[in-house]
Amino acid sequence: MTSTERSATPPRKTRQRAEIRSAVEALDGFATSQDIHDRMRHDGSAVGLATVYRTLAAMATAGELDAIRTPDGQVAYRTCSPGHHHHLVCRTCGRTEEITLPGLEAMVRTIASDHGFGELDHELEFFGICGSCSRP
Amino acid sequence: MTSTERSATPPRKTRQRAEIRSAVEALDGFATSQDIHDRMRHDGSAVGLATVYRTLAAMATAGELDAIRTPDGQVAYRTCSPGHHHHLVCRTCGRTEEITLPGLEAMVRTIASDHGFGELDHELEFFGICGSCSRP
DNA sequence: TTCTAAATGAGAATGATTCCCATGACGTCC
DNA sequence: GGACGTCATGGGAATCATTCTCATTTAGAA
Ligand SMILES: [Mn+2]
Ligand SMILES: [Mn+2]
Ligand SMILES: [Zn+2]
Ligand SMILES: [Zn+2]
Repeated sequence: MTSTERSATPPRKTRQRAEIRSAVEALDGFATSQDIHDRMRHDGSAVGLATVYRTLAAMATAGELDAIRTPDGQVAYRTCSPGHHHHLVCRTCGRTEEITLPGLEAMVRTIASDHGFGELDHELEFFGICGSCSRP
Repeated sequence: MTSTERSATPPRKTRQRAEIRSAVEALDGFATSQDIHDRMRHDGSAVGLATVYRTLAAMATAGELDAIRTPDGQVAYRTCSPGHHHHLVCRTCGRTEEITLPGLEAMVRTIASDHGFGELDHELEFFGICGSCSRP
């Protein structure tokens, strides 16, 4: 489910795309398109907001970034390791840890087929308070 | 974490609140505030959109309804059984099945404390295609 | 270099949700 | 029952993340 997407034409290499990529890679946790746009601005990089939105969405679709939806509804991106995994996100500082739940995936398939559901997809993110934020 | 919330004053009983409650209870799957407002309209019930938004959000906060965020970002509500559980939602027709993942909760606590995270909360929803929708 | 399709960006548009605030209606205490 | 303070309502404006429009630029192939 991650290797069958063949985009006819790879995206063109532009200054904007390169700058967006390095901005995203410089992050620790998740950040929204606007966060990234602001950060780039602050660092002297001039890229249109619409381009940041478009590019991040495209990179996520291509599997180069992970996208989550924050509790208040915004979409946030982060570079991530290949392969399926989930995240443990600090509600306070945004620090993110990648986690895998070996047992979960099988569990999911079983339950889904028990209910006759197919083409299953799941969205699982954990939100908590990280160590540094709970005891400063 | 579900029994300690004591609201000082229970909400007043109004025609609007009663009508919204029955509209929600008549649903099979999840529906957004606008969906419910439309349905009520269609059924001859006149309630302001803002009131539907406020009331559903309040009922969800009070634990009377479950709220999820659909893949396209909207908030949807549904009456639900008491106790912690998750949902299996059909991407096509919206039909929803409640599921429990007995092993997951313990798994979550373990992993969270391994990473030093506390006050953990998790949001897990499954989206798939139900039996009726995949082979009609 | 030439040419064309893709990418960019500034601003307008969209759309879900929330805010504002004047008006109406619970619930309580006479 | 009636008076009253408070909460609830609703219509429309406001918000705000995201998407769209479209004129202009540019990557990349030939
Ligand atoms: Mn990741
Ligand atoms: Mn439920
Ligand atoms: Zn933290
Ligand atoms: Zn279905």
